[in-house]
Amino acid sequence: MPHDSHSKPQTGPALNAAQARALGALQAAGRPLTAYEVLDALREDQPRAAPPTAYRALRRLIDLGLVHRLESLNAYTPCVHEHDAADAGASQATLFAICDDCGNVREITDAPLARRMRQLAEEGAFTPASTIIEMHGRCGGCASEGGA
Amino acid sequence: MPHDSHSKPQTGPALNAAQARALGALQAAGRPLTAYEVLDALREDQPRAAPPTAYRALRRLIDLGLVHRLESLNAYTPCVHEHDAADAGASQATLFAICDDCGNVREITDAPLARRMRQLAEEGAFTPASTIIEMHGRCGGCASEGGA
DNA sequence: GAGACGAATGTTATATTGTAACCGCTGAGC
DNA sequence: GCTCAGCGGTTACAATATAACATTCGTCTC
Repeated sequence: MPHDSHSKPQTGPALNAAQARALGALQAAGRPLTAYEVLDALREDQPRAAPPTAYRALRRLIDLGLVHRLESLNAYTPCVHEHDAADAGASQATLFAICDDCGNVREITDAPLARRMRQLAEEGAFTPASTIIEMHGRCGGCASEGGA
Repeated sequence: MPHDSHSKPQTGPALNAAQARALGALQAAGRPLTAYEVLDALREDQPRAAPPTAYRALRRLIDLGLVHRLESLNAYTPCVHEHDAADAGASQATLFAICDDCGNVREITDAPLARRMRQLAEEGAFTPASTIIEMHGRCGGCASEGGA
């Protein structure tokens, strides 16, 4: 069974088997996954899959705006907002709040923040293509639990 | 020669030979250096130096607030502002504008940006410990040169 | 339908980045 | 002098990522 072309038409752009599997794994995990964790998920379908298969699927998902890469973790997380990847630099500024205790990641988009970033870029004659904002710290849940 | 305590008294805290050499290499480079490029610089003094020597020196310099790590490049750049590392999460928000054409990096600190980040964290009951803001794109110089 | 061609994917191998764990020196305190 | 703690050196390896080549598949042409 090489591939079935009628599997997931509703998502929008067609994803191949590896891409769909990778996205599913990321959505199911509830936490960021490394490329090699995604690879492990792909191997449930294709036991011989190798790293480039995972990296190519992830790149495609990122290009489609369905997944983000967290640079400070070398990990990947599904995007909870719908937006075009083409917007990444200009109008979007997505902030990730990463709890170093529980690993939870919150994705936040904020217009005033994006506006200020654009303004700073403009003042510096800089044309942004993509922006990374990652905050590490402690989420509310972990702060109230482990007071120490 | 374990360490000479009279090498650079004006910088503040004492740096050992490897740390001073690493910082010098970063300042001289004019662009971010990878850990292994810093290691090459260290080897001019200590030809047998191994990766942990470079990583330890870099970590120390980061802890002292003298160097930043650029997560999106896996590279390191000297800090042009004087500030305590302890501030990193709370009052400081340092933005790096990275030109993908020429590799130049500009370090920008901006109070309104930092304020908005703090506010967003607070609204989400999140306690930030450190924040990464990296903008990729094209600097003014490169935009005016290579119009294409 | 056979063959040529290009795009996508599979596969192998290796490059790059980073760290665990142990060793040995040096210097402080006794 | 002896012990011990801490730092830095060293070895070995783990984790992350990509280059380069082989194969497959679909499509176009004739």
